[in-house]
Amino acid sequence: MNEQQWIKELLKVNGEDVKLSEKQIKILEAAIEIFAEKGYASTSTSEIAKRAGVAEGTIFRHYKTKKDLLLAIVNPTLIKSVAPFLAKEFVKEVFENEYQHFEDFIRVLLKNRYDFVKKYLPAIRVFWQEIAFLPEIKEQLQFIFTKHVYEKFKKIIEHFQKKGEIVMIPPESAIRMIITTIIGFFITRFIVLPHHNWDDETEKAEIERTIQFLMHGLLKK
Amino acid sequence: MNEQQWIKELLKVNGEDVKLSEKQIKILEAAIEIFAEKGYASTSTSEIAKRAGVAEGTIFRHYKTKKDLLLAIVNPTLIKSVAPFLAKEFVKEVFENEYQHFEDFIRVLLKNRYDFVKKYLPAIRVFWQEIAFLPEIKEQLQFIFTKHVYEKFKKIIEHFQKKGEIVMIPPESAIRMIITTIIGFFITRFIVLPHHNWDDETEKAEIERTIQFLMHGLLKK
Amino acid sequence: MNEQQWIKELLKVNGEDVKLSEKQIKILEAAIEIFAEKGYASTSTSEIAKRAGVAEGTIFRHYKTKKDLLLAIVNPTLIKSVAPFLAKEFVKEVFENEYQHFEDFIRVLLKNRYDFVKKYLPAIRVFWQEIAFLPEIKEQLQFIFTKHVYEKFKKIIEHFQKKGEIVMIPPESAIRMIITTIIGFFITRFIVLPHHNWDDETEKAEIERTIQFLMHGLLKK
Amino acid sequence: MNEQQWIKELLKVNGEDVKLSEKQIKILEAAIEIFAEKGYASTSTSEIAKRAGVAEGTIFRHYKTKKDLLLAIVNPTLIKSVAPFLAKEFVKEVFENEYQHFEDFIRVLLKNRYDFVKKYLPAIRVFWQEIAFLPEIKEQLQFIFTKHVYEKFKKIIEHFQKKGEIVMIPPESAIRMIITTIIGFFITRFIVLPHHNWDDETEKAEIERTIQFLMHGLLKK
DNA sequence: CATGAATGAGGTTTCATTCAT
DNA sequence: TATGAATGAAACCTCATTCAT
Repeated sequence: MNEQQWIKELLKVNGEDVKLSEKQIKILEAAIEIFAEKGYASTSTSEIAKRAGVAEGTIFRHYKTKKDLLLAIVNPTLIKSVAPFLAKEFVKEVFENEYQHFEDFIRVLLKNRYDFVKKYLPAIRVFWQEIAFLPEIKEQLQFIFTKHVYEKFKKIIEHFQKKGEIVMIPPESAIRMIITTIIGFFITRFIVLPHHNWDDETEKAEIERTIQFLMHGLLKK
Repeated sequence: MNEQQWIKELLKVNGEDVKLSEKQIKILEAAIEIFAEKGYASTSTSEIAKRAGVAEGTIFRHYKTKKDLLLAIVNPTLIKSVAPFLAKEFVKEVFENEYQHFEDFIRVLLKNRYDFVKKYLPAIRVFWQEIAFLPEIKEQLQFIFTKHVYEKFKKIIEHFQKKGEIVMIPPESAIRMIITTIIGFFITRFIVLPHHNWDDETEKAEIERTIQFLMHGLLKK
Repeated sequence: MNEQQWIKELLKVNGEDVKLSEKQIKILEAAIEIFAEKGYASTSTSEIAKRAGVAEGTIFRHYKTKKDLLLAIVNPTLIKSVAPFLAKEFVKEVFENEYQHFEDFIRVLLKNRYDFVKKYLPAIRVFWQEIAFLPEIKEQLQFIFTKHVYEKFKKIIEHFQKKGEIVMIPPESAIRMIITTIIGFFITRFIVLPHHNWDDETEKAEIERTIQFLMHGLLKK
Repeated sequence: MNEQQWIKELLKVNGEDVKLSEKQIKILEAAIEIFAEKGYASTSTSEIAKRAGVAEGTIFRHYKTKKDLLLAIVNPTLIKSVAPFLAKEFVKEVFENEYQHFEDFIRVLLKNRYDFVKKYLPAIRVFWQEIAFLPEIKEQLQFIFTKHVYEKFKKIIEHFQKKGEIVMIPPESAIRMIITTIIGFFITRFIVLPHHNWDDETEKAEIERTIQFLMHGLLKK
């Protein structure tokens, strides 16, 4: 039951708990696991039912279709993926006190998203594997990105460009490099080489290197 | 017929033409298209046959199973993806004359892989979408990467570290950052924002910025 | 509640009220409605429960199976359909005083069955739609028809044939023509053209024409 | 094979043969049989496949859905049901030479529709059982009836009313009585009492009585 | 070589019915 | 008594693969 805690938290909307029966959690858990392993289209509902320990009909009592089950995983993951940028006070916090230097901001952002990825990894795998085939979700992601993430990110970039901390390139280029570098690290860390010897030391060092790479790459010369 | 030229080239082994009947090319073309759109598992052989303008049976005359058809796309793409590193003379060329500075190397590498991605984009999409569910191919990729790409890349990195051009971090970290940055650019360019206004000017500028980002990120300070 | 009165009356046995809980009536009401619309086999118990505003389990508390629910509608409808002929005094009434002429009998019969059809239309629809697939009920109907309706009807026909009012054809033929003509009118009136402009005037006229048609059709020439 | 001839004829469009594979005919044959017995909704495709001696998948190769299979039966039956009235020369034939008296017309009509019902009885059963649940077909029937049958029938009625052969009632009433009487006979003959002793003699006599009933019922007094 | 009808295993989904609350 | 979550059998339908032509 304890291991399923993360699923409940993933599904939380606006910090409010969503009611999930025991069986519903087992279904989600099984679905995320198998979707991540073999992909949505190659996973049969009977397999999900078996792994979840419920009757196949029970899945359809909770999720009208197999696709609805996928969306029940993918939608919250989308929201939580860009969560920091959805907070109203986010930009203000960056400017007002908390982040004297651009590096502070990057460091906190990376740490925060790192924790997120580590916690929800299986759901995130499903999300990125399936998004290519979910045009509605892709559009929603684009919308949220453009409206919330990009706008706020841009302000922050411009702020530190004016402060003379980072190089004068188009903000969208800087944003791309930051995101690319961070996600690149996560993919290496969790997908490509998850079994590599990632002890605390090694990991901290690699994170530090990644931050230094980013900082120097963007530094005002 | 001319448009199908790239498929013939993708399938070339060691520079030798592979014999492909008219129908076979049409099948590959259709399969790549639809696999890229909807994913391998969600594509039916009847749909491929229809788009290719052949009978369903004809597909199975050329490829014993549906999976064989996928592998006929994925395997050559794997080889071509890491092709530069497979050439015997590659490292020698880097050291001996051609690349005086690390930047030259990066610049040529990026240009070369850019041309590759642009030419074979649909097949590459299929490759990256499906590799997660193809353990044999994944292993093969890891094997080739470790044996050919990583080894040679490492030598090059160490060479320029010794020359004092790039920072003294573990070569695998440097390699990761380079690959991550390059692939990140390609994904943005061809997958995330393919419809963005990528005229020659814009593109050159963004490529230049990416190279500068990489160079400064890795420069010896 | 008032609208459900007709259901209570339909279910009355020998003039005695049957005990029906509030929920039971709602279930019957919903079932009749939906069975009439889409047919028994295409109606799900969950849909009935929803329309009745009760839980699915509640249906099965009152009716052991879905078929029992159908029979609870169909059986009383069967009895009420042939009710006049089941009354013991029926033939006597026809002979002794009330109906001097055959036309009087027909007129009263038609009026009486017209009121019946108008009152119980939805249940009657269900009855006629499903009887083809309910062999037990079909047999029961045949039994009742042969034993009660046909026997009594025959006596009446022969009575008026002897009186010289109607043509000397086999009574079963006459009975068929009468029933066919009456039911034909009802089907036109209530099923085929229910939305036709059936004001009192039009309706009375059409009924009169139907009676005249029947009378002249059967008249002794 | 010979017994299936009638199915091919039922499906003929404008007198042209429709191509039907051996298996397709077996499927239609089985479907009509079982639909007639238990109704469309209570019939499973697996049962049809079994009775037809084909794999279940074969049904869906020929008919995209179970409903399409139903429509492949119901649509031709609709057309053939009103076929005589769809012939262009029909009204002309009635007026010009062939039918001196209204009785001749009725006699030919009844004979013609009798042959039709006898030949296609199972398909007709399916048609009338299911039409209540097929709004599109119901509308089409109404359209064809209004546009072709009713219009032509009306002209004929008015013609014989002017000739003084039949009573001056609204044509639609006369049409209703004729159709009702004829269909009523068919239902008795083929559905209600199909096992009654219908030897040639009996049948001819009953047909004659039905015609006399109709004629006297509508005769100008 | 190419075809496409046929197959049947297996996929998703529905639904009457049960039963713990 | 009423509920509604859970069941699992069976429904409709898809699809990779085979094979006679």
